[in-house]
Amino acid sequence: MSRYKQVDRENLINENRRFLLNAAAAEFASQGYENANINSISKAAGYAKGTIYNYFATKRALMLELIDEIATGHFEYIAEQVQKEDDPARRLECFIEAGFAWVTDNFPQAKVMIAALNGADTEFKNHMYARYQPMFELVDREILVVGIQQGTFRPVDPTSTAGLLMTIYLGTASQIDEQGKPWLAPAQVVEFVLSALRLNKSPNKKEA
Amino acid sequence: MSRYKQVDRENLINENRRFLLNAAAAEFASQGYENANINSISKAAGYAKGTIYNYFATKRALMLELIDEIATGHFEYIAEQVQKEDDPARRLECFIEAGFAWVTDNFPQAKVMIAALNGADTEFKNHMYARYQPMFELVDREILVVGIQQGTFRPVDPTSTAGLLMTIYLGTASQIDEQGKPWLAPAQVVEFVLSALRLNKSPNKKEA
Amino acid sequence: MSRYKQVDRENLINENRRFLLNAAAAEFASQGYENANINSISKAAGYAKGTIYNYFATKRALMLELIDEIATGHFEYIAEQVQKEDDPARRLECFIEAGFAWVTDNFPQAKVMIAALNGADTEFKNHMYARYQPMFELVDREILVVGIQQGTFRPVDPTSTAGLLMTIYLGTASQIDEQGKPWLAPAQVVEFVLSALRLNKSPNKKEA
Amino acid sequence: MSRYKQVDRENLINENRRFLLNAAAAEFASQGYENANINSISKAAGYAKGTIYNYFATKRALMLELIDEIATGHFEYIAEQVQKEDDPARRLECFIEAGFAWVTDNFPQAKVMIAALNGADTEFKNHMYARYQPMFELVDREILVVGIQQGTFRPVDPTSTAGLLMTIYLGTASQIDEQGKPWLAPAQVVEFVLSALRLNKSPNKKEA
DNA sequence: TATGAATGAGAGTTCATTCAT
DNA sequence: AATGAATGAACTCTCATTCAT
Repeated sequence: MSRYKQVDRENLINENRRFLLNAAAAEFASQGYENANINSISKAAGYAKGTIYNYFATKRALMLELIDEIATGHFEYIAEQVQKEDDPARRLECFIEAGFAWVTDNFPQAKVMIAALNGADTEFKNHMYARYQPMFELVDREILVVGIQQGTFRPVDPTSTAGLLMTIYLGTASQIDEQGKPWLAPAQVVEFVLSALRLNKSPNKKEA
Repeated sequence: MSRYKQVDRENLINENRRFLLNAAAAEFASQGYENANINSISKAAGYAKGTIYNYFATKRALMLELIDEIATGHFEYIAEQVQKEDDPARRLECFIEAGFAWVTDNFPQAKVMIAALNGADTEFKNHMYARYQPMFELVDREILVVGIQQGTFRPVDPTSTAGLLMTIYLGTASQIDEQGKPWLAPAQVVEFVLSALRLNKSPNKKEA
Repeated sequence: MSRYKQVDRENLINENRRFLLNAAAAEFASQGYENANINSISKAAGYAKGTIYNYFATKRALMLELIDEIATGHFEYIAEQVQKEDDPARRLECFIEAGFAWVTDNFPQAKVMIAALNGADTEFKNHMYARYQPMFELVDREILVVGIQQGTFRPVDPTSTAGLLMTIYLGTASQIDEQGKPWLAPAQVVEFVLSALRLNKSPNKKEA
Repeated sequence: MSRYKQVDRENLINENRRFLLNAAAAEFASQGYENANINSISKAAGYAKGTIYNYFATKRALMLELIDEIATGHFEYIAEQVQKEDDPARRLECFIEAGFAWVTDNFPQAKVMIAALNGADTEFKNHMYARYQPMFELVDREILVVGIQQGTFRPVDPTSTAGLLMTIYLGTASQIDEQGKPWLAPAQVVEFVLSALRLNKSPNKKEA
């Protein structure tokens, strides 16, 4: 029974962390890390201001853990979708569509990620890059390398092209107007990158 | 003669503004806007801490004026290069190459721009967008529309594609490693976007 | 028991506010509002400099709350004394004597009040007037109107005369030399205003 | 001729001082001494910000000279009016009426005086008192002592009563609503103080 | 004498963090 | 684990004053 209690307590604590991380994502997204108020985060999660320090040592630590959570969740969501497909072109399509969907569904997290990747704080940027490594590798190895081997894609350099595709994905998915709608539809982006990568683009063979 | 003196004084003041804006760009780039210390900027430009307030009303006003200066300089540099060419594909190539060159030559300014475009501060973001409008329109009207009319490019939607190209340019040009080298060469980016936009690949053998 | 603790904590906080307001009164009285140093007030009350902001949002808010407290305490003290008497002339005497006593016993508060009523800051002045309204009305309705009805006082306009009496009271009670002694004894002031208001001088021999 | 030039220059300088003192009165009246901006004063007088230091050593010195000018002008205006009359009661009436007129005609100066007399800055307060000594003495010796000797006034202590009358005058004349109208008419004040001071107030003789 | 750019002390205010309860 | 009062470093901004022109 004490075992159960132990488990319950851990679950509760993890749930509290989740609350706090969500509140942090919202605050960091709307205010930026520097202007984010750690008391507001605690309050938004339903706690008094000191409580957050029972879960995270410092504001920076909170941000770094949030980065971990964002990157993990983002990657798992996309990888799951991508791996449903076999064809590299379909995988690429899937990658972008799932990516746009994730941004839509996790908008504060996406804003935090984008800001960290493009901001001046190198610790955050490096942490973000490190945690996004699996996603780079997914694009590199599971999409581009396979597609090139199968002759679906032109023989581009997969590593740098993976970076390019990530840049395109993140850049386009995060361009959102005031109402939260992206400026570009995922289909447009898919069409653009497939046009750029497809080996046989001669129109005579395309529809044939 | 007092007339000359008047002019001299104005020149001096404008030069001082330039110093201060450069110091601000360096500080904002390395520290981020929020962490930038406005007294340090004044000191870095060779003045006492209060002096900067003789030139800029507030820290925000300084940032907004810096945005103006960055966007203007960036656009003028690129537009000049682009307009040397007539062929739309060459113009696009030129745009990206000049763009990478500008980022290399104006690295602090580029970092400030990227951070503002991707950060949480909507006033900065909107101001940046507004000031970059001419560059969007350059890509839209002077490159894409012309290229589509001439049959060089596929009939894409020029406006949204201009946004996509700007995103690709800014995203790739600003991905810089610790030594300041971009992860992607401009030529790679050029090749990628031309592949995506070219009507048919057979004329690729144009040089043949 | 947690209930008691709650109450204790609230009492403690209210006591701290009281400390801070007293420290503020002393500082505002000796330095004037503008020269008063809000960090010094915190220190004078035994706190670190930031602590005062846990109690008052801004320096102005502190001043406005101090005005409230001063006006309330001042009025309650005087009203209590005045209402012990029935005869309007005795009430007027009481008003002035209690008024002088209050100034003596609450000298910093009195100086703050006088400075605010006569200074350039219209927000403070208006707030002070608004909070002193009950005292004006006390003089008007409970002293002058009654005295005129009973034939003790000449039929003056009670409202403007109430203002005149308040002016005389505040002006004379606050004229204090370096040692804190008023230039005029309250008895002199009483005699002056009663002479001005009494209907006829023959009943002066009332004690006879 | 150099003599004339010398005189002209002195006149010009004195005129400039006058401009600056008027601008200072307006600024001190509306902002208070502490919030007054010395650059604004210079600008309001038609000069650049540094110029005022050619006329006044410091902001404090400017204020002290302004106090001198105010007190002198105020006294001369009132003394001139008062000395037109012989009868002490008429003189007192004259004093108050001229006093109200002066406040109306010199409102910024009056506000500066009132604020200085009631503010925390003891140097200003003492300077003001010292410069107003002639006016106290006018009331004391030329009005009260004479009136008591002639049997017009009750045998009050002339010195303290002079202070009381000054307090009443300054207090009532400076109570001005938003439109600049005093709350009390001078006639009311005259009637009040004459009632308080007149020897023979028995109503049977009054109208007789 | 007039100018206004430069100076720098000093103010109010914020807020991450601590810690006794 | 939760609370929230206390802390004090650090920041932006003001402005009286100086001084070279």
